[in-house]
Amino acid sequence: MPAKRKPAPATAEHAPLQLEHFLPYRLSILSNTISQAIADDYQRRYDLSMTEWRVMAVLARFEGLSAREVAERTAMDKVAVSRALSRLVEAGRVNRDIHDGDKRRSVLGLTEAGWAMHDEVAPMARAREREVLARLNAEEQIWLERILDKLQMGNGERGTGNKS
Amino acid sequence: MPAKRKPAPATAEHAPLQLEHFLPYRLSILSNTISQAIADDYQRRYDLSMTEWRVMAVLARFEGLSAREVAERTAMDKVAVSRALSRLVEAGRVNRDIHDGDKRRSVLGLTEAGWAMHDEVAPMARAREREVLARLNAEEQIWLERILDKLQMGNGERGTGNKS
DNA sequence: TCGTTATAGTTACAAATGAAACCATATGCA
DNA sequence: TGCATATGGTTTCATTTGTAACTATAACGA
Repeated sequence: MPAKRKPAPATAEHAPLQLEHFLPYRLSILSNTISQAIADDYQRRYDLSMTEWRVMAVLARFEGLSAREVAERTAMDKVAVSRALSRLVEAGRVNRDIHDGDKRRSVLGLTEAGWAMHDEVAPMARAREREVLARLNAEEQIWLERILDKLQMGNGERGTGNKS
Repeated sequence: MPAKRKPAPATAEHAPLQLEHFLPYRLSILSNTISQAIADDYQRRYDLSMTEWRVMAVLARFEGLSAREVAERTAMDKVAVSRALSRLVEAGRVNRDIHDGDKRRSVLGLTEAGWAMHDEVAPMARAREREVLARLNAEEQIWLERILDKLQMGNGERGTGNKS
């Protein structure tokens, strides 16, 4: 724990930020802590990165997406998706076909092995989420939902690059 | 916008995650979007990275910290702090002395130039925060505060590595 | 006082990430 | 048709980041 220390005297005239009350900073810490905790559950054990897991998660929900569609749904950029996919295909967790009638597009889906892994990791992720939400009571959970919805609305334009 | 597409039929038996309702994922997107928006304000203009800005922010509030104390207060690891500091010292924004009585420790503070930059960037950051909070009404803001406090409490152990 | 262990900070190397250039196929339009 | 432009996806290269090893100083105990 940081030793207590008085703010510098210069403080008054310079109005420095108080990071511990600064929303963007707090969100960042919180988000990274949670995402990291989840990732720790599978990173070493399955040799699976966060981006790879996200790709698998969307492919579990939507069969036959193209790489671009995966990118949209994961808010990752296409290069990151391409890299994740080549590792996943390599590892036999995802299979990649070519779209009939548009040879540029890939048609992606989980393999048997991919599904098996998914079915182990998804419950762990959900368990972690429950653990976090358990810190809130029912009323707070409802407000959180609502607040996230509203905060997210303002972000129409850009929503790229992230972890979990 | 992603084309609508029905979830794969396999869905029912495999219970895939719905990322768009998955708290860790939503937090991650939100946090990154906000942090990135702030960073865009100063990255190019001042040639200042997010980590560098965070270091400057704590040094603005607490004169004379050591590198380790900066690391604690920014939730960054010591290597990241070390790198940020060498750039900042190089650029003449931070000065680094040696602690009397412990030659290992550095004693850090903003230079004149550092203060000048701080006094330009801090208001921009605050303005962005206000912009985000403006999407919520007063009641929601109070709940958000309270919810963040409670969520953060569970995170005693680990709180490292992040952005903004 | 010496030897062991801990701490502050930096350096070196590997892995992850981002930006731009790049191929291949498709589309639009003269 | 045929050329210009757009799109899906991969590759390349530079930068960033994480991890481990390292140096220097300090603290502790015999």
